[in-house]
Amino acid sequence: MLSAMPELPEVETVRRGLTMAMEGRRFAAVTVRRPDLRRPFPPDFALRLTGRRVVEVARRAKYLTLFLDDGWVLLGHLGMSGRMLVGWPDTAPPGKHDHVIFDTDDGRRIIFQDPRRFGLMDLAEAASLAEHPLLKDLGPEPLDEAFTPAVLSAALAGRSGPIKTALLDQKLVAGLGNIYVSEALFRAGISPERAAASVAGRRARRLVPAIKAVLTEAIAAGGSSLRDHRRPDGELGYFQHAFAVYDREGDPCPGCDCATGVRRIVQSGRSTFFCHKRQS
DNA sequence: AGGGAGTCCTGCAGGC
DNA sequence: TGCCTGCAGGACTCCC
Repeated sequence: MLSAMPELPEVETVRRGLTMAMEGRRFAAVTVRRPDLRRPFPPDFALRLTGRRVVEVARRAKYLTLFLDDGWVLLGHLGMSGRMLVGWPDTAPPGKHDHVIFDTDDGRRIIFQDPRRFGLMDLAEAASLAEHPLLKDLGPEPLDEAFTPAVLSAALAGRSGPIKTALLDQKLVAGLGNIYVSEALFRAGISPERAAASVAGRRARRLVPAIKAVLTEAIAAGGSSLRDHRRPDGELGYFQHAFAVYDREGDPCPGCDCATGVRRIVQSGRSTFFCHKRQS
């Protein structure tokens, strides 16, 4: 069983969990145990957070944005193995991948754990958050009403590469990753190898709702399993989700009775899963 | 400018 | 049993 990587639905699920644990709370203590993540923490990171109140826990694409009471924002990315563990302090020694420990003023402890250290945390001014280097080039939120078939096909015009690769580009639409791209293309009946620019008109009108549905259903699945995470040692943000094609090479296609079943190919060094008959 | 390859990092699966 | 290799992923940098 493959655990879900943090794409938009997983980050959204983490956001909802952190809202319950952190919103309205002050940081009583912040400890950085390992500063060398994907990019260095800003100077005095822990000091600047200590005593601050979390006004709102929000999200932009795969980034968590914690708005603080001093006009600054704690920006976080889970990379591909990042987790937020919500619980209470205990006597167990910290794990080797527990990189940041947040203690709130009501006694909770939130641990940012990231074995592969592809995640990051930064501080940004709320007033200019959209201009932050990590956020300024991000495309539209896929679940936003502004993300329409017309917007998507306009962004795809002139792209000669395959649609699969284009959808992974966060400048085009922000929040999809390798798993949900395969799932959305399967649902839309569009081949991952199709030229990106040819996804327009009818195909774009199928793809956009497929993206929204796949993400919405995954969020709903994460949100419902979140209720099981009330335990003190509960881990936020991951859920078992049955994918239609992802990591199912050789399985029967869930949408037709073709002989080949789910196929796996590699595009730009990344696995793609699809049904050759159902998707064109 | 678009697109591809290489890079970071660790855990895990598979082969022998 | 244990070692060794390869693979997984997000997103940046460095080419062409």
